Parts: sequence; C-alpha cells; structure tokens
Amino acid sequence: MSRNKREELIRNALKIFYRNGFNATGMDLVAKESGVSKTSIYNHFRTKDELILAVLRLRDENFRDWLFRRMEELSAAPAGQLLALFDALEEWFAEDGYQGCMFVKASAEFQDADNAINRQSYAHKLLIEDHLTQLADAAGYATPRAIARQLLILKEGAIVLSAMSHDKAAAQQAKAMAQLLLRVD
Amino acid sequence: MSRNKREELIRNALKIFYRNGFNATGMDLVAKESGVSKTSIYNHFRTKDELILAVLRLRDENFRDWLFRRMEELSAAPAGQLLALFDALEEWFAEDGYQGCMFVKASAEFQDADNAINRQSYAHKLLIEDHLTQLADAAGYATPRAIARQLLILKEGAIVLSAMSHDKAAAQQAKAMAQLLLRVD
DNA sequence: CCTCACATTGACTGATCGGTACATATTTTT
DNA sequence: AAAAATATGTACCGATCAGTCAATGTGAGG
Repeated sequence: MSRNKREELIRNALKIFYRNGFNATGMDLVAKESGVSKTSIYNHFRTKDELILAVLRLRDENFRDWLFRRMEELSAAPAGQLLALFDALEEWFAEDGYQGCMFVKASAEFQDADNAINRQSYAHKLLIEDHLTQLADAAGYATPRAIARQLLILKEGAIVLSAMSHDKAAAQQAKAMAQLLLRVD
Repeated sequence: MSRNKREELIRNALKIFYRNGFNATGMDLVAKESGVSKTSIYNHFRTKDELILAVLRLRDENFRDWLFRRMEELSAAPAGQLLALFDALEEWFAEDGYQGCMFVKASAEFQDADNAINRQSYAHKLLIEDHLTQLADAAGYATPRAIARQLLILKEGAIVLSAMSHDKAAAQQAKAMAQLLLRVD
C-alpha cells in the first residue's frame, strides 16, 4: 500500500468512526469499507488505538484548516473573526451527516486521563484556544487568554447542543453571548 | 430480586457505565460487579439498551434533584438561582471521579436520531432548559426561553471543557458570561 | 526469465460480546 | 406441608472483538 493509499485508509476510517463511534466500530468493518484486508491495516498501524490516533491527527488538521480559513474569509479584522467563528460553526452544523465534535466523542469513549486518545483530543481544543487567544490579543483585548477560554466554552456548548437537538440554532445563540463578551453589539 | 434489589442493580450499573462508558462495558461485568448473575439482570431488563434507559432515568432524576435543590440552597431569588447554577456545577466538577455529563456521552455513543437512548438523553437537557426558563420568567426577563437556551449552552460548554481539561475553572468562566447575559454584574 | 523483497490475503486465534436454555433454589399460595 | 410461581446460577449459543500467521501475489533488479 502506497503512501496515498495509507492516507486514503485513514480518511476512510475517519468517516466510519465519525458515523459509528470508536468502540462500536470493529476493525473488520474498517477493512471491508476500505476494500483492504485487516492484515494490510495492521501492517501500517500496530493497534486500533494507533489508527484512531492517526484519524484524530487528520481530523485536527482538516478541521482547524477549514475553521480558521472560514473565519478569515468571513472577516478581515481579528475581532470580526472571533465572531465569525460562530457563523462558521453554523455552516458546519447545517452540513449533512453532522454528528458533533469528534474529539468530544473520542474523549467520552476513552476517559482515562492518561490515555493517548484522551490527551490528543484535548490537545485539539488547546490548539483552537491558542488561535483564539492570538486573535483576541490582536484585537486589543486586555485578557486575551480569558476571552479565548470563554469563547471556547461557547463553542463547545453550541456544538454539543446542536448535535443533541439536531438544530443549528445554537450557533447564533452562542454568537449573541460572544457579542456581549466582546462588547461589539 | 426485590424492588430495592432492582434499584440497587440500576445504581450499580450507573456507576459502571459512567466510569467505563456504555459500549465498552459488557453485561458480564455489570453482573459481576453487582454480585448477581446475568440471567437475573435479563429477568428485569429485556436488553442491554433497556438497562441503559433505566440507568439514564435514574441519573436524570438524581441529577436534576441535586442541581435544582443546590441552586435553591445557594440563592432564594430566581435570578440568583440562575447564576448559582454555575456554582453548583463547580462543586460537581470538583467531585472525585467526575467524568462529564452522562447524557452527552450516551448521546455520543448512540448517535442515531431515532435511537431511544439518544432521544432520552436530549430529553434530559430539555427538562433542565424548562426549569431555567421558569426561573428566567420568574426573574422578569422578557425572553425567558432564549435566556434559558443560552444558559444551557454555557452549562454544556463548561461541562465538556471541565471534563476534557480536568479543571473546574470552566464553571466560573461560564458564570462570568452568564452575568453579562443576565446583566447582574 | 528468474529471483528476491515485500505487500496483501483468507483463515485462524482466544477472548468477549449480548443473550438464552435449563436445572436448581427460594418464595408465595393454598 | 404440598404445590405453584418466581428468582437465580451454570453453562452455553452464535457473532464479533482485536490481533496474528502461513501462504500467495506482485513488482523491481539482475
């Protein structure tokens, strides 16, 4: 299996894990849906956990790329981008097959604090928080770290509720609170 | 098995499911940790899903009882109770073995929109939203439903982040935003 | 054309999954 | 106390779990 075949396998596993969950998805299914044998998978990943970690790495990359780019497209100013976060989220919530945040779900299924999957899931959130902190700093807020953390709370709350309610409205409801927080009514 | 034995079984299953996750926990483990045979469990619950639903019913009852009572203890006024929500959450986050919201995790593991476990998990959130709506109404806010929904977003965001970061700080960070929303600085 | 290295496979492992059949207590009713 | 009904434990079901292995296919270098 070539390098791009390996990437394709990870992409495929991502789709299946996102749709079915991690523990609920067997490696036999991943192999079948990817059109390869289980042995081929285990030639590239020593364990199922390693495959999951590779999937989460890809997801982290894809999601942050998409989100930050979309925020930039929606606004040139840093403060505007912080608000645009919620407009981007709304677009995501409206997508077909939207099932909430993959990292929240990974963290829910692998709860041990010292588990690699659990740690990597939280690392994704920290990377997003870092980006928000930089934007809040560039926008001139006195406590950029605190602002970023609070926006992250709004983001996670909107994601969880939109996934549970199958309703994208949480994005704009969270945005309204972000406007209060950022004092840009 | 008597009625209270049945309740004890549900209580026991709740602990195990909360600690281990739903799919990751086998019925053999539930039986062993409860000190009964699998047959006894299946005499009371036709399937594992039914046991999970019973567990979620108990959890919903326990959690709402505790949360609403604690909010009342912390403040007599409706608006004060809305803010006290986050002080109560902080106490919960600091508890030993805190692992986030059981309903969010259930919803993450059973994602189908028509799944009974998924629907019951969201129903729990709606019951909390209802209570917040009543409080917001009693406090005299013009749009109690919208206020309740936004507080729910703050609550869920704080729960998810505190679980992932193993840090209770999210409660007070969410409370700060609630103060902006409720205009009670 | 042949060989060697490697990718890939189907068949398999022991363990565990949710769930059950049946024989054996245990309790309730008469 | 006898009989009926209920609760329980043991031992098992086929399916699936993560993971492995010997055998086969394949492509490059000589």
